[in-house]
Amino acid sequence: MADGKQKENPYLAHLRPAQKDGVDPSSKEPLYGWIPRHVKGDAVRKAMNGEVNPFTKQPHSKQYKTILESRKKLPVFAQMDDFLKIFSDNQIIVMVGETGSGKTTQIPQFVAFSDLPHAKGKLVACTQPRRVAAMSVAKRVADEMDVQLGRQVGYSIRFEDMTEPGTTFLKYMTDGMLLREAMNDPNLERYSTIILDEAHERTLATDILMGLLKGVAKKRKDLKIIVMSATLDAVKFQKYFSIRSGVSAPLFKVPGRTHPVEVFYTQEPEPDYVEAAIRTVLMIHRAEDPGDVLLFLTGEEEIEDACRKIKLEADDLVNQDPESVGPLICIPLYSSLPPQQQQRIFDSAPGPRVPNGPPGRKIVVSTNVAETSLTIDGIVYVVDPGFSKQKVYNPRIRVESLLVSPISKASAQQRAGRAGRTRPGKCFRLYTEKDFMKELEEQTHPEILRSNLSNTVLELMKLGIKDLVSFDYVDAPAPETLMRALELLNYLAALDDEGNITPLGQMMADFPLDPQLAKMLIVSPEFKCSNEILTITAMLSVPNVWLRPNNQRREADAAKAKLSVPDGDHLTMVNVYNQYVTNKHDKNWTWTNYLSQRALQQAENVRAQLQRNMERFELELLSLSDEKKLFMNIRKALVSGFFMQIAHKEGDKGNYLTVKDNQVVALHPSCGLDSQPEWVLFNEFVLTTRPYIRTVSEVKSDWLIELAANYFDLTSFPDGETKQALKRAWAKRAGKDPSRGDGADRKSKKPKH
DNA sequence: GAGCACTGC
Repeated sequence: MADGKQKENPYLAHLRPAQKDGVDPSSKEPLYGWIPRHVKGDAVRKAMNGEVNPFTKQPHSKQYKTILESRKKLPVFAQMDDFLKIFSDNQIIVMVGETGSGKTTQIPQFVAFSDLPHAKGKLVACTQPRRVAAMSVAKRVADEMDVQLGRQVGYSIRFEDMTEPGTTFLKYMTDGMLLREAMNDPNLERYSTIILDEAHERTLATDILMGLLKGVAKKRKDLKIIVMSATLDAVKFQKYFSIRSGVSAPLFKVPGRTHPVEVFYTQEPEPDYVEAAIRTVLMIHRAEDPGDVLLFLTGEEEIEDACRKIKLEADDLVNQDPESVGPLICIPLYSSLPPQQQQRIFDSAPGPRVPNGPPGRKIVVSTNVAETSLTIDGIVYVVDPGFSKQKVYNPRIRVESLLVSPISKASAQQRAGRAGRTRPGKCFRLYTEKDFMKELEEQTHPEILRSNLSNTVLELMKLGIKDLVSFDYVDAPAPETLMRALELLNYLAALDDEGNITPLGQMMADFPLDPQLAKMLIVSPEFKCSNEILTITAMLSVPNVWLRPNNQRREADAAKAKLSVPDGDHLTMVNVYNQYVTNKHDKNWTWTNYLSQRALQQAENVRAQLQRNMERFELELLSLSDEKKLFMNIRKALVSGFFMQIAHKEGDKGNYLTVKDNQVVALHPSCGLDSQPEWVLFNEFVLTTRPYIRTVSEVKSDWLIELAANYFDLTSFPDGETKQALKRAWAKRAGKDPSRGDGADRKSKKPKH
């Protein structure tokens, strides 16, 4: 801050007459005379090797030199000249850099040296799909550039903006964060260069950003774009980002630095992949050289189960043959595991059990977290059964579900690569080579093809993209998916009948929420319960707060029963949250009540953020003192957001039929309702052993026709119990005074339609 | 009478 030279503009420095004291200005001004985007490698290396930090004008620290030496060994460093040339010559570049190339840390620095964003008051952004990556890479790069994190180099993620306006010129951020910024600044004017890292992961946010940036690049010739990806996708991105038809975007390629991994296949398909996986792990333990093992399975239960079995069998082996079989530890890994237990993957393998006996081995049994988010050093063997849980979306019944599905070739390659990070490794694929070649898809389907897009469509609308169908997607979603999203947004009155975004829709897009939740929150002051709805919204935006340890299920269920409100799970959420806040002084409270401290803390964060959003729109936080009225209004507010997620009881076997989609469902066993009401509102449809609805509250038919008259229009219903029940509700309403209800409800009575 | 692939705003 105290740096008076901060205001000096190196961009213009070369235009000034030589300094009076006669000293060569370049010794004090390492960037003297540099012309942005026409910088050569020699100059950059000279500046990097100099005594003075060109960006802070402070002498370099001792550790700077040490770090610089290690940077010089990265494959990407050797190609600095080529990179700077291609960067100077092109607006859009596709870059391929395999694991260990150093692209994520080095390329943004090269760009900073060439682009000199600080001279123009602009920033270089580098997006990451994950928060931790944005944070840790920013920290590393700040060290490499010898600056304090949050000054010249910073990061920006939800809940944490570690940047200093006016000072920060290199910013790592999550892709979702950049997309949020785009909604208020569709041309992303603050940035001179935008780097999309890990583009091959094809997150929803990255996909939308690619489409958006392609358009912005045409309008803003001064904006440079770099798309960094894994090899297999490069050609697709090059074609997509061709500025003139037929001319692909240039490719910049950097080799990786990993060790070879030998891949083995099974001769025949394995009928039971879990059993085969366990067998393979034990085979490795008995027969292979020392080195840790990573086994990929699909979910928590499968993983815990496999760990138990591996441990049992390994103990048997050791007991039978202690001379030749070493000890083994088996560590489960999945994201819902508390961080402390996740740390166990970094424990080292056990030593030999007897002096000079065989060394021990560490087995990590993991979900896909170990494929992208977490790297475990020391893995030499990978066991890949070829499956993972993947999200699939069925637009016909508007349901997202998780399905165990075969992985893609790209994913299999990524998994195999995990064996070669420290030394040459082996990967055992539990499927045949023929299946690998013929059956596996090249790439995992991008998220945009597997998701409910109501949120995305609203975001695009807010970005000013009206014609969703002809938007330039890298991969266009199914028209039916877009139709479903438009339909929902129209029912919620976020879009008018012409498909234009309404003022309500604009407001909804500003909330980091699904449209239903945003709508419910925005209208909640009309129901005088915005305080409680804010809490519910926050609780619905974080992972499940209820813990249910395997060996204490009864105790956990009893604790939950004590906190439950019979009118519905949503009211229970309010109760739990309020109790959590009241009992904050008591460190053991969450523990003794079998609640997740982490999730509740997260809910508190989200609630605070949403409250700030509400304040911006002057939405008041209201509550009613009459509990009965409050409980009713909360559920009415729920209906105004979730009227498309209603189920009607059919018969007396506890079956429900979802409205319009006509799915036979049951209340989820975790549901806290003390009866089976005729009408229920649900937040989630889950398909497990059978179709369930989860997070459920009782609602009344009068509220449905009051608050969502269009949706519950009788003519749109087939004959059946649901229609009969609605008919009665309509008749009752017609018989009543038509001046309809109290003032609070009137505004949201009709979806503006 | 069940489960929670993984992210992100």
